[in-house]
Amino acid sequence: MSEQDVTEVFEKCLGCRYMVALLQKIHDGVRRPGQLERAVDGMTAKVLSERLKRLVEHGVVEKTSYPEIPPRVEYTLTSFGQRLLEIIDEVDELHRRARIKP
Amino acid sequence: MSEQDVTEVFEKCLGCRYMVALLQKIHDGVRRPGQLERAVDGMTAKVLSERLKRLVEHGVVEKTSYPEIPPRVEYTLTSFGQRLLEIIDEVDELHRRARIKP
DNA sequence: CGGAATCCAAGAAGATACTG
DNA sequence: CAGTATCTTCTTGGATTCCG
Repeated sequence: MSEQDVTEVFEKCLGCRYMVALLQKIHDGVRRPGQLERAVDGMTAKVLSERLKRLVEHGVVEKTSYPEIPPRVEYTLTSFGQRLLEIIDEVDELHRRARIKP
Repeated sequence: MSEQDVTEVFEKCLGCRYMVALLQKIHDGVRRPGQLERAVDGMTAKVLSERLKRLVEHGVVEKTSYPEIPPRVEYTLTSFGQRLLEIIDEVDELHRRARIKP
């Protein structure tokens, strides 16, 4: 893992394209890169692996490699990642309310 | 205000450079553009006004103009913005813990 | 002072090809 | 299947200038 302050988390792990959708899919149980690529609309394999790598570096997701042929890899949320997802939902809720009853 | 889903909030109001620092300064009571420009290290006036405009559009901050000479303007957090700040602090806390005791 | 417009440099993302 | 590397394109941010 890495880093100093929250800013990093928002800028690198939440604020870039596809990230929220990607995290939601992982949270929903989609664990393998191939599936994630198909699950997140518009995201290419290249961008996906950049995102996953970054999420691992920041301690948001965890990677497990199975030494098989063909290779199999799975990504799951860490406990920090899970809390992050709860917070995303919370912001979603707040934002929704703010739009309706401002 | 505007927008569809949370993704927008993270991408446009939290995930870009200076945003978290800017919001924290506003939360700390720095309300005028000139002061904010000086308070947030490295941020230029141009970027500042882009950010403020965006925050207003997304209902995170509120703008008040006083018709004086010279003109005076103030920005404050909306209730949604205040909740957002609390959430930023929460993520800060979580992230800090995750680094120490993973 | 606050803010918009312009121009330019730096970074993010799309498309493809290639390795283990 | 997963992941890296390269190349091109688009978006973001930095520096400067002008207007109300």
